[in-house]
Amino acid sequence: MKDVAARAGVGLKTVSRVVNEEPGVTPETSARVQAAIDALGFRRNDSARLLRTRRTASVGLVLEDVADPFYAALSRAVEDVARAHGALLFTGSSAEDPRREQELVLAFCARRVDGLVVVPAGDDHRYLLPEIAAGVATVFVDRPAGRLDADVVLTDNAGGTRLGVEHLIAHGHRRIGFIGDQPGIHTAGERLRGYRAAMEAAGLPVRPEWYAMGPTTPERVRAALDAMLSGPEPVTALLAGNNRVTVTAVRVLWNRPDPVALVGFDDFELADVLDPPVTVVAQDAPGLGRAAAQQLFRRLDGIAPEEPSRVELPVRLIARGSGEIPPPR
Amino acid sequence: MKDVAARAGVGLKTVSRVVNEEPGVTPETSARVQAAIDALGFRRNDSARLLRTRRTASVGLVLEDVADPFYAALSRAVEDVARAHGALLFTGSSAEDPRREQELVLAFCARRVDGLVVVPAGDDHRYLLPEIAAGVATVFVDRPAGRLDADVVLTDNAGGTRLGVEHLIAHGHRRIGFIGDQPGIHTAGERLRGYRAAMEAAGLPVRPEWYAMGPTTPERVRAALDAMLSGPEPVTALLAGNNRVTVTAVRVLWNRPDPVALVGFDDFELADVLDPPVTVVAQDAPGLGRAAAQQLFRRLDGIAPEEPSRVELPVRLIARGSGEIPPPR
DNA sequence: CTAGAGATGGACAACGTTGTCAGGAACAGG
DNA sequence: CCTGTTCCTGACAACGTTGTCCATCTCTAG
Repeated sequence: MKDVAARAGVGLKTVSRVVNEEPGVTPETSARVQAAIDALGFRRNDSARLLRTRRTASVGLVLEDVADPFYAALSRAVEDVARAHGALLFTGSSAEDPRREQELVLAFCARRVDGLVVVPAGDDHRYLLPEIAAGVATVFVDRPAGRLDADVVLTDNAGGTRLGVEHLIAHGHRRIGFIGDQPGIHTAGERLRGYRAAMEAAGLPVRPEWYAMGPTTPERVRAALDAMLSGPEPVTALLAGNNRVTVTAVRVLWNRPDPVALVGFDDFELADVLDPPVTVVAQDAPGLGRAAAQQLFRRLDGIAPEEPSRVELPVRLIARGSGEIPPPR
Repeated sequence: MKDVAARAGVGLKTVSRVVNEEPGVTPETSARVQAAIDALGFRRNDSARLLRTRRTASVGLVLEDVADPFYAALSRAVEDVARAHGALLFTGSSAEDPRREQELVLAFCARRVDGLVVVPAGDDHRYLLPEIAAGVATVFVDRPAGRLDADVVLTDNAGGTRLGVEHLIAHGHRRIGFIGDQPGIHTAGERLRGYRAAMEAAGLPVRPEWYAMGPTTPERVRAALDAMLSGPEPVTALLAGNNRVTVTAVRVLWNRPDPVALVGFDDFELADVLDPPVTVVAQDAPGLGRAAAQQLFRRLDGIAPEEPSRVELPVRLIARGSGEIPPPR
């Protein structure tokens, strides 16, 4: 910029004015400066600019894994909102590791991002208190923060499993199984809660081998399925607590002679091409990302109420076939 | 930092030394500074730091759409390599729009990212010349840059379709169709080239209605399929040029009485759960991202040869059933 | 002709760091 | 006691911008 000023024979500030299209520069001066800019291939250094203005026009997004289709969709929605507000996006995957999440978040904060959208991994986010106090707007998404009162955008997880169970009950099932993720994960706990609530509300018992919570590796899911299908009171329908469970369940149920009804939590591509097509409780991943990012920018623009907001997005049941299989006999 | 220095009763530079763990500070001084840092909740401002050191420890990633599983996987691989090198990642989706790509790239450059990994959208990337001259390391991935000689990491697209066609020929097919994306997209052109080459090498003709290039919307794919299946010499096998084509093809072929062999380009989740399971030519998305990011950091570390490198990653044919269907009779 | 207003331009400090360099204390050797 | 060496420490400039403020110039009106 110094060089441009020298070449155009004007002051530093005048160049700044031209670059920022501020008023108060005659067309001739402006043209001379433009020429110098082009000749020297000058590009404003936004880092320096942002150091001065104290707004970085960037937000950080921390989620579990960008490669996961659900988070990928969420991520894209956040990006679109950020772009609409002229902000760039830092992205990082925590891999469900609280330490890594904290590293990423603090690295973003050290870069002085204007705000953060976080899919929390751990259960204690008090480490963020100083940052929030320092003015970093923070919105949690998909799961609430631990020990911290902050904006959060969630899926109605309990309502989702309730919906799924009710759907199965409506199709005649009374022995319904549930396989969910590790209970430490908030969404998993909520989904289990919804399952229990729906069963209880219908006056149905829940036998201990009918539900299993834990890492959703294929082996474990297989084992849990075997257990609930082989006992004295085998389930006639399964509610799969997440995508990975659904996929494994499809693989296992595929090879069984007697059909078992299946409702999956979270939609996935090709669910309608399988045989039978898979009925799911669909979350709105882009909706989550959009809502979170919008809340973030509301905060940044100072047009959000002081107290933290909590939004729960509704789910949608998509009946495709697998959830409408009646119980045997 | 000024405040910390004042509170600890030391100079600015001493605080800087403590924060950066530089040698030459007595333990007592260091402890006093640490205490002040903790008391004030000080965090170094990396933006300022980077302005001074002229290394931003961040790289920009521009791709077509983070929500696409292929790019999501690629993105994650780039992120992992960046993290290993202590760099943060800016991400942006071009949505296949050259103007948007340029906007993103230039925004990243204005932030003075150390380097760029780009899935190019347009066909002219000379706008990057000044940036590259200014020292921004740039690696293109998935497609080469237009009118610009730069590092690039590609899938062996032509080899991939050749492999697919050869596989179908080996299973007795002689009338093989191909549906690909818009010919302007480099990967699409290469895949078409491989298809033609393999047919020619086998001494097989290619009738005009046997291949179609264009936007891969379900309607267009359906129409193309109809055309190649209903003519006087209908194809007995299809090579699908990308994921979207494969999915639509599965839906269409699903409902036909006479089986048509199918090989898809690019693997996808649940390909093995479909009936029949889908044979694919699998690309290595994480491999692309990893190779590109590694090349980027080799450049940044100055341990890459001057001239641009070009890497083509091999594909893998995964036979699952749909590609082994023999031709009728 | 002059005062005042409005337009235009530039000098300078500041943003929060780090690199350079020089000053001062402590210590050892003569 | 002096000198040289080593180790710590801090003052200062610099990175590339923008905000503030003041100087100058050109009008217009009285």
